Amino acid sequence: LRQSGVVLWKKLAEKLENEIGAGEIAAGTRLPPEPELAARFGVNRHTIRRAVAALADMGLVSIEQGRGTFVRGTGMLGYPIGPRTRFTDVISGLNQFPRARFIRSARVPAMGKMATDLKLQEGDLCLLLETLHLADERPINLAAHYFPLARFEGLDRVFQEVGSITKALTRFEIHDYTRRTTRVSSRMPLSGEAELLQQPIGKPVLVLETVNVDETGTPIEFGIGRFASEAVQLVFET
Amino acid sequence: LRQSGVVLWKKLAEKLENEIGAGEIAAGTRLPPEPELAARFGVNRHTIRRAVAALADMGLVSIEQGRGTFVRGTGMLGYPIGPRTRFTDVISGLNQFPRARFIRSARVPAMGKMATDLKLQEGDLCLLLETLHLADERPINLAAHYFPLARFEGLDRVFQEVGSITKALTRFEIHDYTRRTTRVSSRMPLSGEAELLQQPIGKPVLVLETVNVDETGTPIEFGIGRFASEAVQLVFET
DNA sequence: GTCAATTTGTTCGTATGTATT
DNA sequence: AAATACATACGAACAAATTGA
Repeated sequence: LRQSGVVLWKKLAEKLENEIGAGEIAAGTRLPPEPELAARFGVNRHTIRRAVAALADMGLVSIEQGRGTFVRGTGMLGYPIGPRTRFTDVISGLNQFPRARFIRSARVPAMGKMATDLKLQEGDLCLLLETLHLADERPINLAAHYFPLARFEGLDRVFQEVGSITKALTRFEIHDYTRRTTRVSSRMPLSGEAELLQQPIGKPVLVLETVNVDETGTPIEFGIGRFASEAVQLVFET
Repeated sequence: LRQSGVVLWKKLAEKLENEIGAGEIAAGTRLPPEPELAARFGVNRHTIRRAVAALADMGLVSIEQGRGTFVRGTGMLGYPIGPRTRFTDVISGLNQFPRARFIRSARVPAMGKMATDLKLQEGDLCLLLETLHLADERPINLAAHYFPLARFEGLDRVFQEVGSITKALTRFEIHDYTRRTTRVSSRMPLSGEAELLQQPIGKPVLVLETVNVDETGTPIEFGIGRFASEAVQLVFET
């Protein structure tokens, strides 16, 4: 007996979907058994089953015969973001093996936010260094680093020798640097990004714009990092 | 003359795409004119046009006759995240009108991260308050707030009176609170979320898990906020 | 307000590589 | 294997829109 215009099981599915989205049923936990849900909503068990099947289709839950229905755990890597976090340390701390792969480098004129954040004039030359950071050979972060060329000429070659941004920077007398601002947004991946991050094109990427400064507070790097949203959850502690 | 297996204009499109994704051509700036690009890549103008048209199709650039081709500016609202940021203050500071709409409330057992972060036993009751926060009537944040029920019984009704979480909390003798941790991830919106946030289902949402503590450091709220990725860019200052 | 310069849009024509019949 | 159709790429010329002197 469909009272309103919408099919009953779809209404139930949306209700459950909302509860999962709001975390009311936390990730990793089991849904109440079907008879219980049926009683709670005052519908037949078949109707609940149809609704839950829809959730399973969209990958929100996984149904296991005899065990129950479980809200899909995200299984994301908690990636701490702080003034002094270094990729290498983060990954090592999680007992995984960090590696940074060289993608490309170029000399480009500063423009837009990049120029502003690096305190350069539009048109001043920058060194662009694009790298892919992996944990246990799993791509985590596709990063574009911009350095003022006047100060860091040749840093791309040094990076290819030592395989680490931090190490390469020590050759330029930068022994410590801190992250000043971090801007976070999200969008769908471009095809090249999805490929390098080994990510389905249907899942979004987290985009981080960061500014690193040296001990004197002078900006030394502007970075645009793209993180696979499936792989990481950024953690800010304050 | 297709040398390799891939079509020429697609290779050019991907090259331009990468440059835009890496911020090498910053958002809001103009692409070089077609003849210039054609010369740079050593191809005919038609070929460049086909590549740029592909970028326009995917919404990466907008082409304007007589003016040029422009990298789509994001036009996102910079949303500062700090230990003391309040939605109302942020939006007011941007000269927009903040409003919080009541969506629903419920009593739910604590579970998973929520229980851990609130330092509750699994099964202890929480008050769930789901709200939609708008700036100039534009939906920004769909938030699920969890409060320990023992301490905040009736807060949902107070919220519906005063229209603000912060104000409602003062009735419970909470005159100051700070954000302890913020976890950021991203995923595609559920149908209900897309509707409330007035967002296309093809664009992702930023998901923020937050923990707020009172002056004594006791957790008072666990929140799951879903932000329209088109509308906001989160800004962390350190 | 007009004109010239710049930039994208459109339409010819020609040649060639790829796939189908 | 040959004929046909289709997509790709290049070249040239002109039209339409925008901007700034």
